[in-house]
Amino acid sequence: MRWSKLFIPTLREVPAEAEAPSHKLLLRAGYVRQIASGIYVYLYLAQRSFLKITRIVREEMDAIGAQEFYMPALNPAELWQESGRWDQVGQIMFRLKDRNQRDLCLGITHEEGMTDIARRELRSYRQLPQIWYQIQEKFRDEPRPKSGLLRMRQFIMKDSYSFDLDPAAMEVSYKKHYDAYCRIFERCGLKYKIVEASSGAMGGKLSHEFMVLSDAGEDWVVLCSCGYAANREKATSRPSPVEDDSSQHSPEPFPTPGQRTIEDMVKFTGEVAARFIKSLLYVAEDKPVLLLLRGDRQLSESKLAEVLGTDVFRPATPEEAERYLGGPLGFVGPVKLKGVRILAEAGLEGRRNMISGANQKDTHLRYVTPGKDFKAEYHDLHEVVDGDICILCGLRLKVSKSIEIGHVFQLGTRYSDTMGARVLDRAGKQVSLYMGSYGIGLERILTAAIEQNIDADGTALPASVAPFEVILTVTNMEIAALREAGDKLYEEMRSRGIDVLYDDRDERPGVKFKDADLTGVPYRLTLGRKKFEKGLTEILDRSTREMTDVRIERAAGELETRRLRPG
RNA sequence: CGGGGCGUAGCGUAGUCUGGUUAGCGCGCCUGCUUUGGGAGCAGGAGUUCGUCGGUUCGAAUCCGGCCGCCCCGACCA
Repeated sequence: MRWSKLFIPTLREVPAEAEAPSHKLLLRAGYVRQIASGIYVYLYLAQRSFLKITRIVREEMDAIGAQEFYMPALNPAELWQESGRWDQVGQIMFRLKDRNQRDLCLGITHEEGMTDIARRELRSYRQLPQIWYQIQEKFRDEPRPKSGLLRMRQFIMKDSYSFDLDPAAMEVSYKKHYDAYCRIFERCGLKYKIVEASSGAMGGKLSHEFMVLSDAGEDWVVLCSCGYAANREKATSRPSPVEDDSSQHSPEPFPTPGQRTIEDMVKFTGEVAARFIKSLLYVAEDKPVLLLLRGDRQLSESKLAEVLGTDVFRPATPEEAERYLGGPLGFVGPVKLKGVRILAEAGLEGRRNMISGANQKDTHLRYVTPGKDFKAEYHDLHEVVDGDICILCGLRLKVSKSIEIGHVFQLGTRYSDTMGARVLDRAGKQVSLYMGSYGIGLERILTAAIEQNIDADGTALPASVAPFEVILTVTNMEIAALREAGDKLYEEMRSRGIDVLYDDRDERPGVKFKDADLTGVPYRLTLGRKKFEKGLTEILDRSTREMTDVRIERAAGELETRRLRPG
C-alpha cells in the first residue's frame, strides 16, 4: 500500500483522554479513535492488525476441529430467562425492547445461543464431540470502561463452546482449547502466564486464565518460582509462622480506651498484628455473619461470596453491630456470641491466646484461643498479598498486575441442565451434555502486544500482529532516481508476497522515521540518497534498533529470510 | 454508584480566582518559495455556538444553577 493514498492519522501530541501507554499509542499511531466511553472505531491500521490476529485464531481453532459459526448479538430474553442469566447477570447486560415491547438483549457471551442450537439439533452421542466457535462482537454495559481497548463496552471475542458426553470427554475438549490457546498466544508473540482461576458466576469448576503481566492490566495474579500460579481471587497462601503463648489461660478483658483498629492496638499493646483476631461484622442476605481474620490479613470478598454462596452482603452498620453483638464496631470479637454465624480464615485454626474485641466499648480480650473459646467454620477467606508463603513450596509469593487475554472454563451441565440440552448415550438413556466455554479478547491481544513492546518512540509489534511487515521509506521523493528505485523495490516486495507499506509521501525524512517508529511495524527498509549511490539500502529492526546495510537487489530476499525466522 | 479531575479550532494548551476591545499561543491544515537522514524555515491564509440549557449583569469563556460528556481512584467486572 502507498502511504500517500492511505488514511493513517498520526498525532504529535497525545489526546488528553488517554492515560494507559497502549491507549496513547493507539491514538497517536492512528490506529483507533474513540466515539464514546468504551466504544472505539478501528481505523485502517487497527483493522489490519485484527485481521491478522483473527486469522491466527481461526487457523488454530480449525486445527482442533472447531467449526466456525456466526451468532446474532441480538438475543430474545426468553433464551436468557431459560438459563437463569436474565436475572443473574444484572446490569452488565444491555437490554432493550422491540416495537411490540418484547424484551431483547445484546449478548455478553453466547452459552445460551450455542446451547439452544445444541439442544435442538444434537440427538445422539454419536454426534459428539462438537466444538463450535465464532469471532463476534460482545456488548457489556461495564460500570467503568477504561484504558483504551482494555475494557470496552463493545469488543470482539473469539468464543467457543464444546459439547461432550461425559466429564472425561469434556476434559479432552478443554485440553484441546488449552493447547490451542498456547499456540495462538505464542504465534501472537506474547509472553503470557497461565493461572488457575475462579469461574465466578459462569458456573462450572475448573478454569484457567491466560495472563500477560503488565502494569496496565487490572487483574492480579499470584505467582511462585515453583510454578504455582493463580488468579488472586482464587489464590491461597500459607500464613507466615507466629509465636503464640502456649500456656493455659482463659479469656480476660482489659481496658483499651479508644483503640479501635488493629493498627491502634499494635501500638497500644506492643504485640504484632498477627497476634490479633480481626473481626468483621457483615450482613449477608439480612443475616449477621462474623468474619475472623488474622490481624495482618485482608478479607477477599470474592472468596467470601464463594463460601456464602451469594454476593449479597455488606459490612454491618454501627446500629447493626450494637443489635447483634451488644457492643460498638471497633471492639468486635467472637467470644460468647450467640445467634451469629462465625466464619474464620483457616490460618486461625490451632492458634492460641490471641487478642480480640470484647463486644464492649473500650475493651478487648486477651488469651482468646480459637476452638476453645469460640467455635467457627474455617475457610480460605484471606486475600493473598506480596510476600505470603506458597502452599506448594514454602517460598515467597509474588502478586503481579496483568491483562487477561484468554479464559477457558469447564462448565459441566450448568447450561445443558437448565436449558434441556440432552442426547441419548450408548445405552439409550437421556443425558445432559457436558460443556466447556472458551474466550479470547482480540483487542486485548493487540493491547498486550503493544504494552509488552512499548518504548519512547512507539512500539515494536511482533510481525504476526503488526498491520504491515515492512515499511519502505524513501527519504526524498523529489529525487527521481530514489523515487524510481523505491517504486521498483515496492513492486518487487509485493510480487514476493511481502506485506509492505510504502512510505511514498512527500515528507521530510524525520517525519517518516517518527511515524514509522510509532506504528510498530517490525522492519523499516530505508532508501536514502547516500547509501543508494553505493547501491545500498538499510534494514532497521524496530525492536532491537539494529541496522543492516544490504544491496538493494537483495533487500527483498533478506526480508523474506527474516520473516521465516522472526524475532 | 461513591470520591476526584476536566470540557476553549483537528490535537495540545493560555485566559476563568479578580466579568469589560476582534478569545491568545504551539502543532496540524491551505497557498507560495526555500529545504530533504530523526516531527524544517520564511511569507500569506482558513478554521472556535469557549460542552449544553437557563440565571445574574449595561456586559459572561470568566459568577450562579441544572443537565450532558470524558478521564482517574474505588465499588463492580458473565
